[in-house]
Amino acid sequence: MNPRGTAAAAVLGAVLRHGPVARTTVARLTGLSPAAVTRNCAALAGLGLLTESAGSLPYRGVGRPHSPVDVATGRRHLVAGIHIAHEHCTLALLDLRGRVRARLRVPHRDPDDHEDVLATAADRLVRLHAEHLPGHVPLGLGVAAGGWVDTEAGVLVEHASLGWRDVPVRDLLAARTGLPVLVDSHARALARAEQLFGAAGHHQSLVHLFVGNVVDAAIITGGGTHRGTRSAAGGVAHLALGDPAIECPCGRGGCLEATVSDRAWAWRAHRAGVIARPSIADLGDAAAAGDAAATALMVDRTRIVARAAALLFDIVNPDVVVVTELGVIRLPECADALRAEVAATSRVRPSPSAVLPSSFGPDVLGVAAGAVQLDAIYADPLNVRNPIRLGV
Amino acid sequence: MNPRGTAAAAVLGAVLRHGPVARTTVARLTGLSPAAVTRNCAALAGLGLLTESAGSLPYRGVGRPHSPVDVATGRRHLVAGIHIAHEHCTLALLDLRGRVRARLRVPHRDPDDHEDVLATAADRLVRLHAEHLPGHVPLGLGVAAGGWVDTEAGVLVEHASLGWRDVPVRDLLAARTGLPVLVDSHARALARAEQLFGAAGHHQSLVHLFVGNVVDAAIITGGGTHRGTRSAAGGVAHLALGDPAIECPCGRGGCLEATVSDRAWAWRAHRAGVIARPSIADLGDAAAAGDAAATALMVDRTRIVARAAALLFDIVNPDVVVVTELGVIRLPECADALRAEVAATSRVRPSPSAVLPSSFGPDVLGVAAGAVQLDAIYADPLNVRNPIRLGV
DNA sequence: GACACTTCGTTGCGCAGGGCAAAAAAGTAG
DNA sequence: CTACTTTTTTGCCCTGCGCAACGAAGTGTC
Repeated sequence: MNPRGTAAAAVLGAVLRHGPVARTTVARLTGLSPAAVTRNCAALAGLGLLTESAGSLPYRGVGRPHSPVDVATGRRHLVAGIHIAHEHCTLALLDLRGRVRARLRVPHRDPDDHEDVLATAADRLVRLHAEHLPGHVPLGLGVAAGGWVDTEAGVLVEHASLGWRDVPVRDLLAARTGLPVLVDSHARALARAEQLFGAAGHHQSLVHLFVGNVVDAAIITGGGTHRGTRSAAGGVAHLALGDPAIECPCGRGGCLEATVSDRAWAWRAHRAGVIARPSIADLGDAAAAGDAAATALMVDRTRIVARAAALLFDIVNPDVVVVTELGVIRLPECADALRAEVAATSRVRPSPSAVLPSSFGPDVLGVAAGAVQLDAIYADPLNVRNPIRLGV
Repeated sequence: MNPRGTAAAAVLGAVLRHGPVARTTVARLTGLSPAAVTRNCAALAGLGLLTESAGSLPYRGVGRPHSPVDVATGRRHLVAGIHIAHEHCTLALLDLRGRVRARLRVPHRDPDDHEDVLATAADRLVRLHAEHLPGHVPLGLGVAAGGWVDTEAGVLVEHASLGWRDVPVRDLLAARTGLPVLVDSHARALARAEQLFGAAGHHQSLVHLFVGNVVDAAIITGGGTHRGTRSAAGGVAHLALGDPAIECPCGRGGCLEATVSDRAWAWRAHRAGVIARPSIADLGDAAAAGDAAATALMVDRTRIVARAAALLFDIVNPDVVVVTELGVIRLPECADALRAEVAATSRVRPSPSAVLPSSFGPDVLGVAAGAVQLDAIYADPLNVRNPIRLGV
């Protein structure tokens, strides 16, 4: 309802992207007047989101020195994240720059009992906060989950591998933590994390292509996450890019997910005798260790993934496509193959630098979940409400 | 630079979509206060874009009657459109509701000489205006062209079938007509026309899929046309949805355009002995006349087109997909096949009403071209400058 | 050391535009 | 004619930005 705060969002976003930075520079970056920057900085500092950065910038020899501002990290505020996966929840507490300050992995006791899973996650999150960062105030909680998420309602509509349906994640977690909760899909959360804190940070539009046990994409354009009418945008799982002989539960053949998902590809490698167990991690390890057959298989998979990336380039034409896939992240051969295949397949011939592997390490999941909430904070920073105590 | 006028745009957009309408209704539709609506209506009326509609609305028996406002058509203002096709330019003069008030088709004298083509079009447009609607003031000129258009620069970067490259369409036409000129691609212009004036008018996001001698798509989300980094978004021409044995100039096989373009499909029908000449119009006529073989061929084509539509549903997840393709528009069998195939192929299972055939008749091209300019007017109506005399 | 100079940041003022509330307008019902 | 309802307008205030003047914090020069 209230479209205010857009100038403040521009200021905070510029400060996030350009580190400690002088106010005049922010004015140039945002197109705002220096006066507006000063006022917005004061407002944001009042909320504890910005600080006068002590570390001085290189002095340019003449004129008044900068008194740079920076995103307030490590001071007062935190954001919590819960990532719901097949076998466990990943909890994380992040500072405003998306850096992990505390983490915890909580296996599901009973994966079928969603109330127990969520209640346990909430309780452990409260304890994590109390034990590690009691002096910091959490501003909100972001939740990322695979499957189909209705962001507006905060409901996990369908999670295939967990078998959950219509779980009111937001309300359940909000009641247990007392925090504002935002829920989004795994892929969109990852895309947001990449845009806010990752290598794609300076780009306006990006597409994130995730390949794991599921295959999903997310589209960000002009600063906004594109969810689509039914929160279903980015459905690339069933593109017919693979061998038509490979059957898919959806009833057709050659679907991307049925072909290149971690599970499917691990089984293929296992059947080919390349690895002893059907585990994609084993295949990646073997390839990293120099096994030629394993490497070839990983590159084969990347080539198929690349076709999906190329298709997204042609249809959406974003600045960059970020790919999260084991081989692309771990193996230089795969990263090279990805760029080469995209360049060869896409009609818009994106530059090599427009194809990026994911830039996060093992903490991806927690960062992505927290990014769901951080995104909202950066989109409308003046609406950050008085911090509520965690665990109420 | 000036982000004002957004409220005025909301008001004018609501009035456009909801016909003659009371100010209080507009307030409800836009979320603005009645006071703001009144003030914006006054401003828009001052510019000649709105009028107090004489035609009264059904009176509800109590209270002050509505004094409805409506988009000012047939009064003062016009918008011109020039559509540049392979063999001719289509000129049109539209009122603010996108209705064609005058039209003209101008064949190219020398298709290679882009200056001559554009100069001729501009001159004929000036004459068309002088002869038919001299009392009306043109607010601007919209240009639609196939191929790759850089909207920002107003340059036709590449038009394959005409062989033009880097033609500064905007500047050439602006110099000849004295009007503000906006240029966009054929597909995006059509999409805009559908959203502004067509059956998809009430939807926030839509995808337009065009199948003619070229195949192209355009994406509109949240009120904005999505152009992509290089103005290349919507490239579906080379999706591998057809028979891989069909070669494409791009070097690969089975590309959508190589398979289902008017030319390609007409040749297929011709080779199959269904029609005497390789003309898609003949095939359509035959099907409309009841020829079973022709109908089957048209439906076959629609099925392939439907796969592209389904793919766009899954990736972009718009409210509606509008399809402009001869069979879908002319033959009920094709329209049915389209809906059925999309429902069967898309993962989001869009409702039948989310798949629409194009809603314009033979004047599509002129309407689309004008819509490029009308879109800009509706996006920022207060920026409509003092009308310039056409032909200066 | 006083002063000029440069650049950064802040403050006062004006203005645009929206919301709220009161008032005016335009009809019906009795 | 009066009461009532609903639409539309008007007056007032508030937010938030830009502009321009001013204050601040350094260096360089004489």
